[in-house]
Amino acid sequence: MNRVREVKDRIRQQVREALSAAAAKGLIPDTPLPDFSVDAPREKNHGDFAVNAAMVMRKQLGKAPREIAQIIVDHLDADPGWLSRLEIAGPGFLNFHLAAGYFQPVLEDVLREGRSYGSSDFGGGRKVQIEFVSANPTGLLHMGNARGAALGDSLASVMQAAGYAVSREYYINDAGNQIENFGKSLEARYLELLGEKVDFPEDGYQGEDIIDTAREILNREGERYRHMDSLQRREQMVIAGLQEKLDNIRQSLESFGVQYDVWFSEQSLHEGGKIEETIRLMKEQGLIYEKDGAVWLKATAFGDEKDEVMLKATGAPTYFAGDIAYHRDKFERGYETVINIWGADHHGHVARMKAAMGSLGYDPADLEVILMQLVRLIRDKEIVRMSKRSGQYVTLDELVEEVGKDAARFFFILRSADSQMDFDLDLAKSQSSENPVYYVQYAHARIHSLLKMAKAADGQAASTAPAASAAPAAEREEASAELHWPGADLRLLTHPAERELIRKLADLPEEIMQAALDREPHRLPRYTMDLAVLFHSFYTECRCLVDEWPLRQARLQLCDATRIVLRNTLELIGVNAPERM
RNA sequence: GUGCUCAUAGCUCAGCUGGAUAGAGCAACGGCCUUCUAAGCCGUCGGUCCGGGGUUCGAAUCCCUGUGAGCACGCCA
Repeated sequence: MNRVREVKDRIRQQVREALSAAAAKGLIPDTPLPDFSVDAPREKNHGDFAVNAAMVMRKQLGKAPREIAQIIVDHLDADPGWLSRLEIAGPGFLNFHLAAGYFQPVLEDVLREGRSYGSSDFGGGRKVQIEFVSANPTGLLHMGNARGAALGDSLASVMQAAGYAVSREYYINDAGNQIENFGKSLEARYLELLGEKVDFPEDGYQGEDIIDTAREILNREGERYRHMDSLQRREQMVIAGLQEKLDNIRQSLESFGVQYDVWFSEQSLHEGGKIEETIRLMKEQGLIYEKDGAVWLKATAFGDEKDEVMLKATGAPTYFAGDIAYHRDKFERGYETVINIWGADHHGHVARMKAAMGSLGYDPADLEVILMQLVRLIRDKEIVRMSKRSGQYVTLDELVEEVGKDAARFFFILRSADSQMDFDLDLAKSQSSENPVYYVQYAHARIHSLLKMAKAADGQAASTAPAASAAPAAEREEASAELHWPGADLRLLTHPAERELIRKLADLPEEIMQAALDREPHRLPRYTMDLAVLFHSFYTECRCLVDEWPLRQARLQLCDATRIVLRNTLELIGVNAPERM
């Protein structure tokens, strides 16, 4: 149930009808009219919804906006049941003031729908794949990956809630030069641990984590690699090392609240002949040629500055070739919308990749790339250049340990993807207690404690508590639904703080739809903050446990609905909704 | 040099694809706990929306231009 959308549609419909009624009378020309907006204005005095139709149609109708507005008002079927007042204001806005208790039934919706309140079938089950993080498995996850993880995961949740069929995917770069380096580095560290004197490869990975991985392999498998032929040793150690690394990555992400549906190996594309197949298809389009012993893609044909190498002179495919094959494979697997979350340093690839998909016969618009600005690490007021080679970075694990999963996720998701951010771990630690996430969580805990107290006073606790502790949360909520605040009279919720809170609760389905549509999960933490503000204010202004039974029950129902909405929203951003703090 | 992204309160950031008097959190200042969690509430202070043009009923939002910042321009990934 989405009452906000419902009333917006109703208003839109009525304005359209008024216009055609006026046109039928010859008051205005009978021409096609532009679309207009029905929005909730910032300013409270401007009513619940404002319509800008009169201003937008000024040109087509050849009349002053306020005159058009008057004609609309004169022909509007203003059903006094849901509308309390309608006025023309400012340059020609139509301000609709709804009847006082219009949104009160929202509280019933929330309690009835529970966990699914806010969800919709807006996306129509469209198959969407979101690929995010996809960090090289040769290192640890750093701050930038953490941001991508938080963003991608909550976007996936939001789109799921909005009715899309979403799959979360991690692309494992387990092929190419870096894997060679990984093998060399691993081999060197392994032999070092065995006390052999080795020259560490020049372009090897310096990070401590490689030593850990080598040690892990040594502990588990002993010296079996020691006397192998180097080539064979590297090959086998890479397999063991990748396994080890991926397990760590998977674990780090899980502790950050992220779980993937698919882990996709780049190597599998190579082995399955997918890259050759893709190159062949592009060749059929006349987009492939040979020069200097390499195979090139005529990227200039779709507006690129220069052509790109697909197969090196050595015969090995480039990363780009693999990536085209990978994205083609995504569409081949039946995804209708493919979303990538990439660091801003990859922006140069966006146009190319979309064009490549276009040349393979897919709609470039179905491939969406969300560019996430990079996270810069600050230490002692200095920008630290993060690099895998130097091992200079704060890891996801450190972040979770020092700042906490909830604060970190909230912090990242709060900001839109295109804002660049500096991250000072010390500052983040010292500020974590001021993170707005606690403000929101506190609202949830406060409600929980209040409801518990109310139920205890009713003597309900005695009958429901033993079962409640055993039953899963979802069932417990279902079971208590029948006991929801009998005798409540929602019409008593007339205090401004109550009305504003109810109005905000009514917004959730729209918020989720909009966040999904715009691919902007950052709307949700902001929504929870707005909601928490209104709740805390209501809590201070209106005492819930009052003697008048109908009012008390109505307020408790409002609290309960707020609790559900807070929890549902926090769940979408992967933040815990604690019962006490 | 060319291209992409960005510039809003002291700080970190929103601003619903052009709406009415530009918002929030933090910081600062002043009040509020014998009653449902003070991790809270109420109030005050704080703005040349980077500068300059343009488009129109109307611009933080769209276009041009200047300035400043980040990033990308490999037979790396």
